[in-house]
Amino acid sequence: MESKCENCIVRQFNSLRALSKEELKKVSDSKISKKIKKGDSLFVEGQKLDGVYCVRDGVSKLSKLSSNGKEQIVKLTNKGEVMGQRSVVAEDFTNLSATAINDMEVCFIPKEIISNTLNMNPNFSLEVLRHMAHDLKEADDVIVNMSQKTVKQRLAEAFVYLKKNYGEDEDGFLVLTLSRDDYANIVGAATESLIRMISEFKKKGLIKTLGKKIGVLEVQALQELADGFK
Amino acid sequence: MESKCENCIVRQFNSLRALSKEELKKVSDSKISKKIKKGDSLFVEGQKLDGVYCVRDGVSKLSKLSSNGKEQIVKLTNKGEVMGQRSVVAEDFTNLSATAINDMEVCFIPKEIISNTLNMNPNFSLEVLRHMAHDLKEADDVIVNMSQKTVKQRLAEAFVYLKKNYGEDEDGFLVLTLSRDDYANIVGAATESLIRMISEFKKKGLIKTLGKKIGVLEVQALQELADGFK
DNA sequence: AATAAAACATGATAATTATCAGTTTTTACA
DNA sequence: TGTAAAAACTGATAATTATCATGTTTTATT
Repeated sequence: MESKCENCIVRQFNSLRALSKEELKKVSDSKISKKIKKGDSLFVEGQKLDGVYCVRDGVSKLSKLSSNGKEQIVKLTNKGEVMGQRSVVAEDFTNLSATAINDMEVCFIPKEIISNTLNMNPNFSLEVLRHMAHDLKEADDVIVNMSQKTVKQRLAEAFVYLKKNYGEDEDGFLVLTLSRDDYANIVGAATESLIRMISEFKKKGLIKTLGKKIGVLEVQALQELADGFK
Repeated sequence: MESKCENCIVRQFNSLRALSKEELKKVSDSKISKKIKKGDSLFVEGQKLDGVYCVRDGVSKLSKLSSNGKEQIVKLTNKGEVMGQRSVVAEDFTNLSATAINDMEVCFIPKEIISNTLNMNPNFSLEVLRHMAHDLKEADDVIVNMSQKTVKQRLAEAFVYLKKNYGEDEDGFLVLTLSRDDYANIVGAATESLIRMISEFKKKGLIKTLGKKIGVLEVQALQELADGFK
């Protein structure tokens, strides 16, 4: 059942591609495959991580609780991403919780392997560094969006993002189905406000809905809305 | 006039401390000291950076313009920080502008030196990685604050932060003097709203003002306000 | 020292968003 | 398959924040 990292396509999309054959073998021998069910969490804010998670399949949300008890989703992870790197690198508690949005398959890689490789292989360090640089840039963008865009604009942006990054099924519905609550926590708004906005978008013909599922009808218009050219 | 990196105290606080003697010498020989006057910018969003800036003295703001033309300050830099690392590491355009808040002394270090050292010295990569991990964590916190706290809470937090990180003078005023506009751009609010809030804090005895200068009187109360225990 | 420009400040009002209360629909599972 | 729980939704209202208009103070410059 346990397949080898050497044959794993997912590796190509993350920092593990910088590993040598021997290093990869070590990772492969020590990794533990796990299945995470939708709704279960991989790790929780404030926890000390013993390693990182390489995502083979499924999507998760990285979120943080604010002091008032509301959840804020900081990032959605894609297939191929490595989670928990920040925490392992900084030898720090996780600042985020990771929860599966749909069923996931992940490989747990013990932190010793990661830190050893970081110390020995400059290429690997550089790869990790590049990925973190990318995440940091995205985080900066989120900050600006949060502070300067309206809920409406942020929601429009979210729809465009979800369509672009996770695609749609044959009926034109977003492949990644999120709860209204999750949408609210991505966009940073009260759930009721968000639901109202979805109704509004629907009324305007920008999106269509079928139960939880949402289909993006007018990407262009949504993009313009997000950019403030309403 | 040009002093040597080997004797620079500032180095201890950033990733350059991981450099060997020879590497440090190379940096020292190729670096260019610059004085940046208050209000001038070190670099601008979208620019390609030819190197990084090591801050010997002074404070700068890292900011980003949103599509509606408003500025959002993402981070204030401290003495000792290295700026532009993200961009150089990712071989990317800067996503942020850096503007001096007071007069600054910085050393420009060409990117070739940085990338060479990154490739050769795993310790240096690791140090940079740790710093970036720290920045990423802070960015996540800012996202949560932006989306879940009120302007009032964020302003209270800003005052506590500024007192803690930059200190106060003998009369109890914050050493770092920001314009009301800058405060608004940190907190993510309209300048008028922010000014009103400052008046309110003053009326409640939480802070005192003298022209542009602001003194924090009740750290505890401000902290509680920021945390939502109003 | 005079003056223009920039920064600071306040009031009135409008827009955005949250909160509370309640209903309907969907989902999970005994 | 029936039923309880969870999620989705709607309305009324309140709180927060932005915008516009305008006046005052401070700062920089000649």
